[in-house]
Amino acid sequence: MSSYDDSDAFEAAASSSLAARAMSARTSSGLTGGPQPYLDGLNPAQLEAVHQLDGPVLMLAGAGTGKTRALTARIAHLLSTGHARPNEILAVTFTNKAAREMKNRVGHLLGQPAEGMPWLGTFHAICVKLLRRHAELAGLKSNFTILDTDDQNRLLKQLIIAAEIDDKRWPARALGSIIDGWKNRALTPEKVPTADHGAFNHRGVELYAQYQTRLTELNACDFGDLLMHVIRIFQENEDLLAQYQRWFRYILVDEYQDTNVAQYLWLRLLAAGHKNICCVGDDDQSIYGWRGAEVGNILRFEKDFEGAKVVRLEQNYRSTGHILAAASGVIEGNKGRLGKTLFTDKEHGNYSNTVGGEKVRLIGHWDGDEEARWVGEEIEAMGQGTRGMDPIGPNEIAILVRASHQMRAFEDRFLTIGLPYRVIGGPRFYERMEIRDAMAYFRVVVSPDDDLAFERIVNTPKRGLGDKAQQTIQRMARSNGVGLLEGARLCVETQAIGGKGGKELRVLVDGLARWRQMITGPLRQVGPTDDLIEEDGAIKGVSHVELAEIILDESGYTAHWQNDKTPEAPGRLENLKELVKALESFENLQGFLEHVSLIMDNESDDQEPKVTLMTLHAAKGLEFPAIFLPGWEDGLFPSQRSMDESGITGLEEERRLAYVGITRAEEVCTISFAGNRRVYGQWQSQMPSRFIDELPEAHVEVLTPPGLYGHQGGMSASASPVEQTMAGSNLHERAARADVYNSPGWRRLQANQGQRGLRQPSEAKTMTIDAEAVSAFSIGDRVFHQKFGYGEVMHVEGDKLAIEFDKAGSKHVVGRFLVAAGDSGDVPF
DNA sequence: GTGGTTCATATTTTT
DNA sequence: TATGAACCAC
Repeated sequence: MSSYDDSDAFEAAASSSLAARAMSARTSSGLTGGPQPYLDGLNPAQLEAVHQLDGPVLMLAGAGTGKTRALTARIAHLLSTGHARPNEILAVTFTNKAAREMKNRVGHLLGQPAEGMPWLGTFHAICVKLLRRHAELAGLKSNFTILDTDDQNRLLKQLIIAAEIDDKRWPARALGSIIDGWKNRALTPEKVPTADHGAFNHRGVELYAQYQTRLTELNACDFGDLLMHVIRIFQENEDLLAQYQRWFRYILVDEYQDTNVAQYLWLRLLAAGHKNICCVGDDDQSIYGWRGAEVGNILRFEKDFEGAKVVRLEQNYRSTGHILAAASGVIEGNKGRLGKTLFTDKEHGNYSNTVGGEKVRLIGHWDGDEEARWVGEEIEAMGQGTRGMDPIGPNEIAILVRASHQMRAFEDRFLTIGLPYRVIGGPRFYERMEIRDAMAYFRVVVSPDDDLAFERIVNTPKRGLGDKAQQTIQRMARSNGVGLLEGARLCVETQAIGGKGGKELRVLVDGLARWRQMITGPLRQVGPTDDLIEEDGAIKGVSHVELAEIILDESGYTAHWQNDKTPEAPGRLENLKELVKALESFENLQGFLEHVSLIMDNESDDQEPKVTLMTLHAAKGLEFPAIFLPGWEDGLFPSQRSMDESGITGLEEERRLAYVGITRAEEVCTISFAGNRRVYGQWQSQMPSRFIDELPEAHVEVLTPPGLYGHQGGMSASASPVEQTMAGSNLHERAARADVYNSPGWRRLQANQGQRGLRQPSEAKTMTIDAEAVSAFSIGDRVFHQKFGYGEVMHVEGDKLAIEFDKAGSKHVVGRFLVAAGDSGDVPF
């Protein structure tokens, strides 16, 4: 149990925030003479972060403490005081969304569009820019293509098969993630430590080396390479590095806790010149360890960058006191934190009149469906305004789950009750099949040597070019030392491929050549509105937008989907239209392809208020008035797999995830768990999450759902407050006793198990319902089910029973949900 | 090439 | 359970 003491926190909150206001008033009244509106309203810590321009600075910014605000103000300050020109600031983010937001906000602060900050972007975007300039130093041409995971896997698969490895037992995806892991640590094949040589059946390193060779041959690189190549170029070309070190006078890094080793090395190289590096982050929100992020980077900052100043942003502007206190209580369970104590002066919520806001609410349910149903009802109730709260609309509510499969129960439920919802995450626009196909066409047109793209489109739509024809093309290309497209052209010329396929291939090859001419001629397209006739009038040019349309039409790709009568086809055509529309904001196809390989976001702009459903990971950086955190059960959250794979480190990352989840809430935070959940089709009994026990009791209110478990006719008084009070001090027991474990069904189960000398409820670790518990039933038994009523057991198979119900007909039911019908006692369930 | 079948498999996800 | 990939038969 946490030792968090709220009275201290509130006192600290009150006094510091007063001081904050006083000081901010003083400081912002102009130190530097000129007007500095961008400093308005900053608190002392934020101001310090803005003013501490020289030398290394670590801005430790807790959840909701206005770090983006401080970061953008810092940039505005650098620019408006003349410390740096826009192109002398290197500002790095992880996502395009963050980069865009920063650009907008800086522009806003300065009262003018922040154009001319060429080095504000994601690690990857900036690396692409650097790599295009100096590609030859990495053995590439400057028009190299960037492979996505899909391309990467196909390439790896080819290599695996060529190495005569069974790609069933050793799948390409696995190799891909191993290689990614090495690249995250900036390890070239030669530098992979011997400890890792056993990877991928001892063939990993060898395949990694081959893969790199292939990439160079293809004039391509994957995401990891973008960083790695630039690091190597810098390491091997001191002059060039020195030039950039001089150039970037000030470096800013957002979400520093998410950096991996490669990114850290990259930053350290560039910062070694002026040493003006400002990293912003929160060690407590490091949740991407599994993809290479090193919390160590932020923990070590002061050692890595000598003379570093650490500025802590601790005033939280987002959440109410109870929510903050609950989050703090949980995160305190982690060792080796840099330590921050967040405080708030948000005494009243916008939606609740309670001082300090609503307590964090905790509730247990019988199973996952019950949980979803309750959340649905609660959301509807919130819309009406419940328990002294003002109404909270769907737009202000989010449900954050640990794993995306949890979303399903909610989607099902919300569809049933007609509650509008949106899912964040899932397949992104640029990952959809039709988009990737279309882009592959563009890629081949722009770079005829892009073999991977050619492979993708050569028989899409179907041109009668099956495996055999494609192998012929491969052979032709290889024996002539040319790319696949050129190989295909030779096949056409020499009639190596005849018949229908040959004809079609000729059309394709000719088409590609023609389309290519449309972009590589003497034309320059500036924008989609440009006239179609070139200045010399000789060649009719088309804008890249029109060219895209021409390519899709003439290749037969559009027709392919028009003729497709599957229900998805119209949607796909819609997406293609959107793709073409997206082209308009780029100058040309190349520019588009370049950005698209790095841009993966997909903001939909719908109007209707909807409840948001997403993973905890996706929620980082967001905030909502009301948050639901379902599925807090050991094994699900914290995830068993995390704990198995990474032990205590994994558990701590899960705990940070819990912290991130709670701190997304501004006003109301509701945590819930279910006593039973179906995992891979098997019903499992679940223990409440250990994180629930870490919530400080003083800030938690245990809810009891009214009459959910068939307490009809007052036959069972089991959910009575009496039992709640007699519960131990431990929160989950209280929540559990309030309903799940106290439901007649649970007690009956316990009773059944008790007779057999099985475990007691409090010791019940996650256990699969075993046949023994079920074997209470045999064929011919009369049983009762909560939903289906009375019936007769027709068949027993493991934990599954076939029941012929009197009213509901025959069903397959898990034994857990049945009670023997003749039994005396409670109404079942 | 398609369609049906079997089989394995099963967090978190950006670039 | 349920989804996707891969294989086989036509």
